[in-house]
Amino acid sequence: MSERVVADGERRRRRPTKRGTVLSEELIVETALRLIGEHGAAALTVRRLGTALGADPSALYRYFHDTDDLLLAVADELIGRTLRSWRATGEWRADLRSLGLRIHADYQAHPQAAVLTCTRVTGRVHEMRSVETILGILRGAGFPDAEAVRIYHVFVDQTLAFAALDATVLTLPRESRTLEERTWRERYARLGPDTHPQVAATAPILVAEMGRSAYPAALEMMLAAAEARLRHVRA
Amino acid sequence: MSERVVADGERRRRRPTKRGTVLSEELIVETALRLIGEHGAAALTVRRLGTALGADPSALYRYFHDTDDLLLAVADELIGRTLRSWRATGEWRADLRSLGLRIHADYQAHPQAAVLTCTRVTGRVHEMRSVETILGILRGAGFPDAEAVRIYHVFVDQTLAFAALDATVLTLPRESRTLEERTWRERYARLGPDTHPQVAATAPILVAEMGRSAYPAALEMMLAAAEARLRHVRA
DNA sequence: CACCTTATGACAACGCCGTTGACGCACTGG
DNA sequence: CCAGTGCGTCAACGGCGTTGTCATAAGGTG
Repeated sequence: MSERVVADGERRRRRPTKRGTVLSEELIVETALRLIGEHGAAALTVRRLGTALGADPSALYRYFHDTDDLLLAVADELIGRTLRSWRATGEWRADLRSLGLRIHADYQAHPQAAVLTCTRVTGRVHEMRSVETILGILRGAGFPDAEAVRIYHVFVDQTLAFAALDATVLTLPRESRTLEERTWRERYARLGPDTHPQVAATAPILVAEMGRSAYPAALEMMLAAAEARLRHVRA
Repeated sequence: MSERVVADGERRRRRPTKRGTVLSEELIVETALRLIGEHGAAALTVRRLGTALGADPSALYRYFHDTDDLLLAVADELIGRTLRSWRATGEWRADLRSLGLRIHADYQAHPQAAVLTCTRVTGRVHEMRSVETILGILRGAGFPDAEAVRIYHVFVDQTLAFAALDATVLTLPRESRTLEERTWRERYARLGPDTHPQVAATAPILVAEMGRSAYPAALEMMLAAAEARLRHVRA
C-alpha cells in the first residue's frame, strides 16, 4: 500500500467514484453516522459504508488508516455536535442535569461510536472546554475546590460510564436485546416466592424498571447528595 | 443442524476429542476465561477457543447456541466467583458498600472479561441470586418496593458501568495509556488562568483526583442519597 | 457379550468481515 | 497539451461465525 492517508484539506485530486460521488473525510463521517442511525450499529462495516458511498470499500483507506481511525473521527464529530447545542442557565443543578442528560442521550443516538469513545481521554479542545465549564458550575455554586473537583470527577465518569453501558446494550444485535428483555419478563417474573422471595414480591416493578436506563435516577441521586454536601459546607 | 444444545447435567455421552480432552460446559467457560486473561478480549473467538480445547470449533455448538450464549455463561461465572466470597453483615449501607466495592474490584481483576460481559443480562443462576441478595438488603432496610427496585437498578448499573469503564482503561495497550495520561497532564499544566481559570485554580487537586477511580466517591454519594430517601419515607 | 441407537465430535463449505498490493484512469501543474 | 501522480478499482488473502453432513464411540438393552 502507498501508506498515504492525508488530511482532508491537503487532498489534491478529487476523482469521482464510479457511481459519481466525490469522496471527502466529511462525507464519509456523515455517511457513517447516517448508516448507524438508520440501520443500527451493526450496519457500520467498511464494506457497507463503501457501498453506501457508491465507492469501493478500499477507497476509504485513502482517508483513514483503519476502522478504528474512522470511528475516532466519527466520535470527534459527535463530541462537537453535543457541546455545540448546550446552553447554560446559571442554576448549577439544572445545568449539570441538562448537560449530563444531553451527553447521555447524544451518545446513545450513536452507540457504536460512544462505546469506543467514552473511555478515551482525548485532551482536545472540546474536552478541555467541558472540564472548564463543569468546574465553573460547581465552584460558582459555592463548593470548595477539593469538593468541586471530586464531584466533577464523579459527574463526568458517571455520565460517561452510563453512556458507555447503555450504548453497549444498543450495540448488541437485535436478537440479544429482545432476548434480555424476555429474560426479565419471563424468567425473573416467574421465579417462585419460595426460592426467590424478593424477586417474586417485586416482579412487575422490576420488569418495568429494568427496561429503561438507570442514568436519570443515578444523576438525581448524585445531585441530591451534592446539594446536601453544599448545605453542610455552608452551615 | 440437530439443534441440540443440552444442559451440562443431562449430557449422555462424553466422547473425547481427537486430542483427548473431554468437553464440558464448565471446561469451555474456564478455558474462555483463561484465553481472555492471557491474550486479551479479542482472543476469544470460537475458532481459537476450539483450538485451545483441542476440539473442532463446531463442537462448541453442541454446548452453546452461539457466541452470545457462550458469552453469557462466561459473565455468569464471573458473577458467581464474586458472590461466593461475599458475606453479609446485616447493616444495609455496609452491605451495599462492601458488595459494590467487591464487584468493582473483582471485575477489574479480569478487565478483559469485564468489558465483554458487564452489560449482559444473563438470567442464569448466579445473577438471579445476586438480584435476590441486593433486593433483600434494600427491602430489609425498609425501602418501599418501588423505591427498593429503583435503588437496586441504580446500584447495579452504576457498579457495572464503573467496573466496565475502569476496566477498559486497564485494557488499553500500555503505551497508549501512558501516552494519553502524559498528554493530558501536560495540556492541563499549560492551561493559563486567562483562558481556563477554573482548571488553573484547581490543577494540583485535579491531577491527584483524576489518578484514581471515581467509583468509591460515586458509591458514597449514592448511599447518602438513599439514606436521605429512607429518612424521608420513614418520617 | 453383541447389537443398535444416537449423541457428539470432525469435516467441509458458505458468506461475511477488514485489509492490502497492483493497476490504470483522470485530474492538475507546468 | 503533456507528464506525473493521486486516488478509485479490482482481486485476493486470511480470519470470522455458523451450519449441514457424516462417521464413530458410548451406553442402554437383551
